[in-house]
Amino acid sequence: MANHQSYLQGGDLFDTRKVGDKCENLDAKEGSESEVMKVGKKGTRKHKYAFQTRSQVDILDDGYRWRKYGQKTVKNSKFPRSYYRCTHKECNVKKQVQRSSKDDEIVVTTYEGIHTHPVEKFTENFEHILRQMQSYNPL
DNA sequence: CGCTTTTGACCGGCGC
DNA sequence: GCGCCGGTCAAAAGCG
Ligand SMILES: [Zn+2]
Repeated sequence: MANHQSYLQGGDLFDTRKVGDKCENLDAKEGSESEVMKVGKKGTRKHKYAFQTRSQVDILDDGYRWRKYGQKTVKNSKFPRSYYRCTHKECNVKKQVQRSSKDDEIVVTTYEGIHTHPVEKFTENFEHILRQMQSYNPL
């Protein structure tokens, strides 16, 4: 990690709101983006939860440890998208972070998958978000 | 020393 | 059949 203040302190996180199946703001895919995407293999449904956060930094510590595994530029957006993955033993949770095309102050974070382990850290602000995420889970 | 990040290249899928 | 795109992985380097 760089020396920049990559970690967000509780306080800057205010305008966090769920994006849900409405991906209008998301310039990622122009196609449908439902939380329950197509059935891949063995009927494994992809749980996807996206929310916007008003922050100056891209990396928001939500209590889990993430390892960046790729970065790709996205069309419709002058900023690249970052791909993260949970570094857990067998936690295949993925996370995408992308800045809004217009409002560079808005960061869109998309979680994909479910953690197989409890949070390692207190997530004061994220707790309520994670709670929504779990509640949103049709599991 | 361990862990993480960075860039490039690769692969598969899809479209026509 | 070919081209294109997105997505992922890999290796290396750097830092604490
Ligand atoms: Zn996890």
